Amino acid sequence: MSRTIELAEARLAVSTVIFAREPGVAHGEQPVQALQPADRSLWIPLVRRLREPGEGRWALPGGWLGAAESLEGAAARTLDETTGVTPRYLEQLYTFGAPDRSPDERVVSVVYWALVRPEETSGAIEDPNVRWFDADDLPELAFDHNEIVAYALGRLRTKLGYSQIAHAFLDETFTLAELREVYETVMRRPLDPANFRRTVEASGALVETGEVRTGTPHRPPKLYRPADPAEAGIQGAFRIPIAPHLRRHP
Amino acid sequence: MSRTIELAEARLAVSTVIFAREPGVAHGEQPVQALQPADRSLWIPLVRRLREPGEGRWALPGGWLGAAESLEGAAARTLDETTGVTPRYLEQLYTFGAPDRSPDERVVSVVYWALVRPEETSGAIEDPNVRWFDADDLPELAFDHNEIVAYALGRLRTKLGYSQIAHAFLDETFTLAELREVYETVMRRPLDPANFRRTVEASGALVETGEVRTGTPHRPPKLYRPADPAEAGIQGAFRIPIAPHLRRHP
DNA sequence: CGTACTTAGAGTCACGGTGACACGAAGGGG
DNA sequence: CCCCTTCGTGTCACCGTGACTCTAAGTACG
Repeated sequence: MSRTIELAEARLAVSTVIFAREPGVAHGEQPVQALQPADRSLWIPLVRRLREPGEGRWALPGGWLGAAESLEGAAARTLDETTGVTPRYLEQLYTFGAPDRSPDERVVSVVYWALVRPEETSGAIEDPNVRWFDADDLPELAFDHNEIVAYALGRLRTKLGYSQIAHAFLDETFTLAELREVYETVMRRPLDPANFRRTVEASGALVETGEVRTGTPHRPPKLYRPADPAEAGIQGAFRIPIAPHLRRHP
Repeated sequence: MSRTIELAEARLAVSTVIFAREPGVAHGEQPVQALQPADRSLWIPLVRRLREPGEGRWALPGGWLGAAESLEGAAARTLDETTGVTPRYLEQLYTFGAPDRSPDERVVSVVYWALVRPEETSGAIEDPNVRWFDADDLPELAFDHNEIVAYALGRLRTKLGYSQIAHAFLDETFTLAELREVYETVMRRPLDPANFRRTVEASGALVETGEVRTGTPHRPPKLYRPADPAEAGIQGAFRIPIAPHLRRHP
């Protein structure tokens, strides 16, 4: 039954798809003007490849796995080195290892995906070879990276419905309108503010801080905090869905 | 910003967690007597390690990645070589790569999970070093394989609720009682037959074959077939949940 | 040969979560 | 000071689900 198999001399790479609500310092078009809620979309930092294969193309930030580091550690290190971003949420996505996905040598890529808060993108590296793109409007990327981003987007949209990862896009405290805006951006459809409030309050995932946000031109909204601060970072399959209707997106 | 990193000299392994409704030829206790519905559980084939590290311990079937094969191909090949099973459903689960998970050298394992139909386990290898275990009653396995199985079980239970993977446990045609039994086994709780029928029929995932199963001591049940035969094998995150109440399990 | 027994399958009802919508509350800007 | 906006509460109808009842259609057994 046992045949002789020539073992693969594969190199192990780690890449990361990083999602943010706002682009970092540089993105494709002119500087960011005030974004209308309808314009909102997800932003992804990409790095330009400086050597073959795929020279000149945009690619996911990544690098080679170090001898003493974990896979997740390598993901955090390489995306910090290339983009200057430290994510609040980091989870393994999928491992891509088709024999022909890189021309010269066999490369197996363990891909992670990350969520960052707006303030965290401010530490982003300013470099013509790092640019932020609209996640739904990407150019043709190097290797199979377009498919990887599409897969990561699907995972993000699915996971939003049965976890608290939306908190990872926001600061320590936030208003319900800000949380709803995260859902609307990711799900790409408007949500009824009243129904959204009712559902989220019933889920018990948030607690009121007792404070309100002042300085708004309207009625000051209450500020909330995640009930379990560690919740946003919990991975794995053992999660309780918060509300079925937050899982449906067109 | 760039430090010098010693690259990992890691070997790439592929392992698979195989789930079946019935044990194959050999399992831990005495031969399988007639199982009562309440006794039903999921079965997993494991192989005994014949060398260090972990010699004597039971472990997931697997092997090294071949030079010319895909990751999924390597999973299919190695589990066929070690257990003689060809799965109907095969999907990547997670990649484990902690630096210390194998004592001597660095091993990164891409783990898959599989579902097989009862008839497919009949080709299983008869070997004292291959044994079928109750998925919820495993001994202490080699390496981190206990955690891997637990993770796979969680994924199976979750995915049952928003996909048609239950079909992968069954033959081409089946009765609603058989399909319900799959759900009851995986979810570990009884389901009301009438409500289950209503929900599944409304989902449109099944079509009647027009035939019935004869030879039963009772009223002959209708036979059904998956509406989309390829559906059972569809992976990825882009699935529509069939019914929220089939996602809840204690 | 008919009655009992078992499972298949259809039907009914009440509860609760959700979508759609109305309305009062609370602030700033003209 | 009125009007605009958003915040936040409340109401109602619909529908999926859980619990349950009832009929259909076979076999087993006396």
